[in-house]
Amino acid sequence: MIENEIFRALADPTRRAIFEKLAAGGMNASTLREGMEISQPAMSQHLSVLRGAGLVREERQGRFVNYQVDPEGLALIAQWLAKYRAYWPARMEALKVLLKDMDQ
Amino acid sequence: MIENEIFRALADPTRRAIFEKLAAGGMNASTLREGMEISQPAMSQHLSVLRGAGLVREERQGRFVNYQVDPEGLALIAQWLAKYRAYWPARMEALKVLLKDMDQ
DNA sequence: AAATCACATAAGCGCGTGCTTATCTGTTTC
DNA sequence: GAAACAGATAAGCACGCGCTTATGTGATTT
Repeated sequence: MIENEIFRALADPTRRAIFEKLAAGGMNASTLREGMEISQPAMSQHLSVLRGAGLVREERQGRFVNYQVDPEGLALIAQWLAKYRAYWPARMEALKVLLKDMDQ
Repeated sequence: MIENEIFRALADPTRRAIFEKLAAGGMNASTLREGMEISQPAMSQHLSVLRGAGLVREERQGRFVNYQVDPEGLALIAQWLAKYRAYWPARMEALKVLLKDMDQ
């Protein structure tokens, strides 16, 4: 069950920070590491977890590996969230209609 | 940071199962336990974590405690998800507009 | 008020997780 | 092809998490 891997992946604050940084634009692991106090293996391991959860895609570019946000993971969270739309606050009420279309 | 507690809470499959069961309607801890192979203390601990994450509300009713889904937690997930709306798949494109209104 | 019930808390345990250092793989450059 | 570089993998370790059994707390019942 990939849903489990998604939530597990996002449960770690460092991993969410990495994901957020990637959301600003795709980049390789070294660039990603700049400004973050994290070792190279740790970054590699985190990216591996994010990738396994479908939250991140990787693409070899020479000796670099470019990482970018994978929409599939986000879509699965949206699907999960949609199951509980009956409990969403009133100000999100309008979303219900659209999500109804979404889950044919 | 409550965002961290939310994702941590949902990282456990048992806790997600409890949450999903509660989404069908509020109920007390004993009723919630029916059909689930889980000890009474384990259920109590899980509910405590879900409560701390703002995903569940509790309400004393005599010697029972009624639990129900707390919309606040779901709203925070929606907010988190909204940050990455630029990466949502095309079929969810329409959501972007609505969410833009939401996050002023 | 004693017994029972619903639930919370305490304490301890095994296992998974995230980190580290060390090493390996694959690519580029000279 | 040797050196340098980007990144992955291995192995080990400390800590947190979810579970258990035992006990505590608060409400109800008789």
